[in-house]
Amino acid sequence: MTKTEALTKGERTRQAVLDAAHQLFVEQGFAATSMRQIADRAGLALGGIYNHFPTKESIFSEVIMAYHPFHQVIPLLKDTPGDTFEVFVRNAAKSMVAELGRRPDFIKLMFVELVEFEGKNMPNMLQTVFPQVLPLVQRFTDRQDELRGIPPFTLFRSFLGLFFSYYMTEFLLVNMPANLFQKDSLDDFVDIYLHGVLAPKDVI
Amino acid sequence: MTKTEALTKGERTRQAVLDAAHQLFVEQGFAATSMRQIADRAGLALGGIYNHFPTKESIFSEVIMAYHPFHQVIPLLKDTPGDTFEVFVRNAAKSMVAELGRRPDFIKLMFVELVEFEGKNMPNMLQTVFPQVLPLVQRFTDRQDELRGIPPFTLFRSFLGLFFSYYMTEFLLVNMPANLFQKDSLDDFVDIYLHGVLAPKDVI
DNA sequence: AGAATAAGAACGAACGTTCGTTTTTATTTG
DNA sequence: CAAATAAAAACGAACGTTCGTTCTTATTCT
Repeated sequence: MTKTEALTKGERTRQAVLDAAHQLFVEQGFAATSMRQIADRAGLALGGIYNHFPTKESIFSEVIMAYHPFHQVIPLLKDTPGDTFEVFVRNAAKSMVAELGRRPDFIKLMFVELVEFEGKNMPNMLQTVFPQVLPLVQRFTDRQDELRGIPPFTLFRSFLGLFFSYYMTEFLLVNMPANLFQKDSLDDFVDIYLHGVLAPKDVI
Repeated sequence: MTKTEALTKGERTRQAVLDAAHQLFVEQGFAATSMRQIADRAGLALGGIYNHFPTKESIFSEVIMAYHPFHQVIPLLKDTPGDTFEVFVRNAAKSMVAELGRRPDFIKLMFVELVEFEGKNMPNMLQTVFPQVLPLVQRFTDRQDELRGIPPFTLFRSFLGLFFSYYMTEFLLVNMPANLFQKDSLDDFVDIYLHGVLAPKDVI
């Protein structure tokens, strides 16, 4: 076994600490999670953690950077040359919602960071991710001839907002007493967005 | 001064504790806020708090119930009989975003609750508020002849989602390094929503 | 006077971190 | 290939501090 592919013991426990911390931060938030809880769940003694991380905060900042899923979401929003804008939106929306559903922890972590570290100079998830996401605006700039002249960044922003909120409401309202909201209304959301931005003649 | 309109000393300090706790919970979250901080900001000694509240959690549950602004947002989304759907949406969107901007604490508090009390049986903001908000679906049911046959609850959900996300992105992205996103794009959001849901002939 | 409220010391539990030490792993030497 | 050595990692007790809560005593109201 070569050195590069095999994880050393230290690397494995370090990863176990990150995994345990990630779970606990998602479940309880940062302040409510103790180093002893992290140690217990990682199968490690309390003191052992400090061989790998200097502080509790350093664990958090590493967790939010390692677990944010944008680098997985972004490639899903690629535009295929032959496709119409409609197909692009339909695929992108579906991919985005599915990926968010696959990683509900991400949203929780974003909120934990927002609640407990706003104002403090921590490595910020959104600040870090924003430059990565920005090129996606180009997808909307490229297709402006099919659209109704709304500024590309607004198109991008409303796209993300609409489908992020689609996922969030599904996430939040699923346990509600009145179960009014219908499943599979993603198509309706896509429908609204497309009619909202496409030039009249191109409406399907 | 009559008994009903004048606040007794006890009632005033009780309110001061709630105010202080509210501020601190918004700034730091629940777990990171200490009873001593609350006492200090309320201008009260630590022990004095316990003459008014039995536990720290009881303060939180009272805060989130007292400060959630739905009862103020909801009346703003009233439908005026003579208005077109377009006018209704335009006013409702503007009122909602403005009211959220007037009370950014509300969102912070919602996240605090979501992060630190999910799963625990606390008085839940959304659970409590949902029944109050539900009648608003009627606004969309009433206007279905003007619209494109999308289920009313989906209309409602996408409306709230789109304009909530408009506010949130403004809230989050305002300090971003690249200042790409243009101000005053609420009209564009309204435009997208209206084109998204109105029947073709009615599109302005 | 008497009830309500404020004050702040006191409590034990829990916090994040450090410590000296032991145990495990990796590297060097013979 | 072992034995010796160095380095890394694990341990759990202990540190000083802070936590939420309780208690006792003083003060303020009506």
